Amino acid sequence: MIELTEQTKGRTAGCCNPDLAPRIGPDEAQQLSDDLGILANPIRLQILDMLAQRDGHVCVCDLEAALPVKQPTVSHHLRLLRAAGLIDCERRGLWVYYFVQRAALAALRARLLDRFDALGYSTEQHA
Amino acid sequence: MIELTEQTKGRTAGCCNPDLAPRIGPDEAQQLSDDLGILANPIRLQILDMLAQRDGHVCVCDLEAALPVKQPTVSHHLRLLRAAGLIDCERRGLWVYYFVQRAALAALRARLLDRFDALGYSTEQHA
DNA sequence: TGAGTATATTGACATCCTTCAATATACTTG
DNA sequence: CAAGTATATTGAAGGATGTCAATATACTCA
Repeated sequence: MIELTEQTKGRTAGCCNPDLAPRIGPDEAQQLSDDLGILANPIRLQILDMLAQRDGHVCVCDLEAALPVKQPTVSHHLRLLRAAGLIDCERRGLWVYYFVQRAALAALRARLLDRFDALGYSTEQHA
Repeated sequence: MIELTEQTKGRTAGCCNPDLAPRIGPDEAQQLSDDLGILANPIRLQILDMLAQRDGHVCVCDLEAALPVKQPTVSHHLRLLRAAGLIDCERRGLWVYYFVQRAALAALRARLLDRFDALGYSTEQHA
C-alpha cells in the first residue's frame, strides 16, 4: 500500500499533475495584482494620459474640467496614484500641480512586461 | 465683455490649460481598464501562470490543489478568464482541461504595451 | 440504472471600490 | 483679519468583487 501525501490525498489518479505549482508565489502575485489594480480604472488612466501629455505640470482644475466626475472624485484618484508612487504634486500658490513620476512608471512597465513574457511565451513563441 | 464658453465658465484664469483633454476617450479607457482588471487578481495570475507552464492542458483538480482557495472559487475565476477570452477549456471524460489562448494573451499584451508607451514616453524618453 | 467523482452554478455574505455632498484646509488678496 | 478660490478630507450610499457552503450537472463505471 502506498502512502498518500497531503498533496495527493483525496484525489484520484488519471488526470493529474500532482506537482503543478505557480511559479509566482502568493506575495509576488499580490504585488503584481496591486500594480495592475492601480491602473485598472478609466479615470485613473485618463489622468495619467493627461499628465503624460503635458510633461510640464498640470493643475487639478484642468483635470477636473476634462473628466466626467466631480472634484472630490478626482482628488481621490489623484491620491491613489500618488500613494502608488506613479505621480507626485507640487503646490504653487493657490494651485496644486501634478506630474508623472516617469521612473516609477517605467519600473512598473518593466515589471509587467517581465511577467507577461514569462506568462505568454514560456514554451512556445507564437499562437 | 467676453463670452465665457461652457468649458471655461466658472474657472479663473492663471493656472489653466483650458483645452486639456485625455487622448484616450471614455470607451477606450474603459476597455483598457477591463483588460487590466481581468489580470488584477492574484489567483487569476497564478492560474494563468500554471496554464502557461504546462502548455498541454491542465485539469481543474490540479489548479485547485495548487491554489489557496476552494473549488467554487477556482471555478469562478476560470469562468472570468474564459469570458475574457484568455483561456478556454475542453472536456475529456470526467475532467475538464483548461489552456491558455496565446493569441488573445498576445493581443492583450500588445494593447497594454501600446498604451503604456504612449503614456510614458510621449514627450521625453527617460526619467 | 445506480453509485461515485469532477466541475459548475446558486445564493449569501463580507469586503472593497467608486462616487458625491458637505465640510475642512491652504492659500491669496483686499 | 475677512472674503474668496482651489484642493483635500470625511462620511455615507451604491455597486462591484471575492469567497464559500450547498447544490446541481456532467460524466464514468459497475
